[in-house]
Amino acid sequence: MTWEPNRLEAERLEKTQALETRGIDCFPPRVERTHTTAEAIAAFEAVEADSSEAAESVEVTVCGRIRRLNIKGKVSFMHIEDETGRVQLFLRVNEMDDAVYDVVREKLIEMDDFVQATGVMMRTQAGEVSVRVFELKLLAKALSPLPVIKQQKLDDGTIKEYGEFSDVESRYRQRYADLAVNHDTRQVFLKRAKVISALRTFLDEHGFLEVETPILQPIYGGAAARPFVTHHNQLDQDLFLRISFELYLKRLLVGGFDAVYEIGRDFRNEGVSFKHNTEFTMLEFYKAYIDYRDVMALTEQMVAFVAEQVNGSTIAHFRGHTFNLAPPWKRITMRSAIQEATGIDYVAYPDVASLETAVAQAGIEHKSGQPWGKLVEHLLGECVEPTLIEPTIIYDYPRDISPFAKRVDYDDVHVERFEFYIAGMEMGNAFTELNDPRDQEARFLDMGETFKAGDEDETPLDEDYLRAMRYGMPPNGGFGMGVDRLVMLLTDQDSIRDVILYPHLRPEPKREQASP
RNA sequence: GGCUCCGUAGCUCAAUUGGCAGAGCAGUUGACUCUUAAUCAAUAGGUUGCAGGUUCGAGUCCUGCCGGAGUCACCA
Repeated sequence: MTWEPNRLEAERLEKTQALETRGIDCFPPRVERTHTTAEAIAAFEAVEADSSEAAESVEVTVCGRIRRLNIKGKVSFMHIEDETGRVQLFLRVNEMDDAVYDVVREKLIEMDDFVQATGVMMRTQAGEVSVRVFELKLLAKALSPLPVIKQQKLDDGTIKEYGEFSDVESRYRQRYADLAVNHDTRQVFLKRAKVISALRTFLDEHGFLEVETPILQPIYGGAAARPFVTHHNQLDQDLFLRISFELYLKRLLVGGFDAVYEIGRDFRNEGVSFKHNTEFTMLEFYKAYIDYRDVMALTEQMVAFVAEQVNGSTIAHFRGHTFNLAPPWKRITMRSAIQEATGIDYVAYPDVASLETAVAQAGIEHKSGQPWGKLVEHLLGECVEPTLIEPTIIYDYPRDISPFAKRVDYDDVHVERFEFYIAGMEMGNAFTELNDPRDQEARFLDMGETFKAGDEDETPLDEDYLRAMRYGMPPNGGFGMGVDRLVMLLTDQDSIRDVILYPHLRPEPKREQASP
């Protein structure tokens, strides 16, 4: 064992051994539980409301972690906590086995240990519903103490906390301790689960089929991002961790599934930020016989539905902004949005050189030498995106950076694509999907021209995808959204790391050992 | 990857111009048969992230490294 106990841990180890010397199993295999803490309290209150006579007739066995301990000599109180909440245990020396009470009084059973308590429900003189304990059993010893946080329940029912476990690095590296101690952290991840559940409910009810596609892919695609590379030993095959689901999902439309979705993990070998994690949860759906205007409507309904399910309201708060997710959202073309913000009508500058000149004249910083569409997108990101607080759909994107979207009728510049923004953050991306295999092949080849091999945004040509499309792909609308970002919005968390249980971090530095 | 800031006891934080490393919580010992941030008394606890350097003297100043945060670059 490489564990080097600190002072507090050494004391707990000694206590563990002392308990074992007394024949007490500190990690017994068997547990009995008749009530959660919430059920025990509810059962008592139901009986109490009926008749105060029978109040002490509710017998319970509850289990949980000791989160508060007050040994007052011959009587002791503790709060134990399970997932449903806390309940107070009331222990009195004459009401239980002396040997067991001694173990409590000597603090061999202590804060953070798991225990099982059997007794009857009662109300203390101070009025708190409690278990009058006759039997107490240690369920699991905590060899390391959790960070100390004390709670005070105020008269209005709110809980005030004293002390904190707030060091972000420690909270991320030891999420278990964060969850065990910080009530708010647990709430965030409960809501995250509700978000994902609500997304599934919405899509299932709208006739979508949930599917799973490969995470390890021989050819990556569907997005402009750098992939992770790995290797299959037996097959001697290089594989990529997927950067999107797009191409695999659309193949299923060829196969006859008319509406599919997947919620899963994407991996992008890029920088991290408050809204980028190395691996993140993506939702993509594709539906036959609809176009991007239908997808816009679905998007609005879906996001509003999730907000209602999770928060009971379409009003949300994020980074000091308040906004309403209820439809309809503002919709504006990319061309108009950029023109309003910068005065530049990029259509009037159909080549990179003239557009760069116009951008420079407007005094907007930019990197030269990038493709025309990237420069247009840069204008959006710099001048428009931060102002989009209320949910906003920006639609009709440049063709040369959108290899999977169908072009707008009688328009050589734009494709039927939209992105939606909330609170200044890009949330998702959707289009009327390209289904002409000849056009798709040309787009792949164009992308090969626009981005040379080895470029970060290289989009490899996927022959099998073209083969699938040649069998005939129904016209369809597709959608992708960063689920983590939606969770950020609905829980008002500033960083994506606060909505991912185990965010990606560098390896923990090992403490140097003094060499002998 | 660039720049800025941060790293002190288990947790949260102090430490004046470079001058004896400190507090609260929890821990340990004791008192207490209805407490609830329990209280009271006593007590212990440190590789100041790591490695060097400057100095009579470094938590403090300098260099490098490790880790984190922010920001820029990058990022559908």
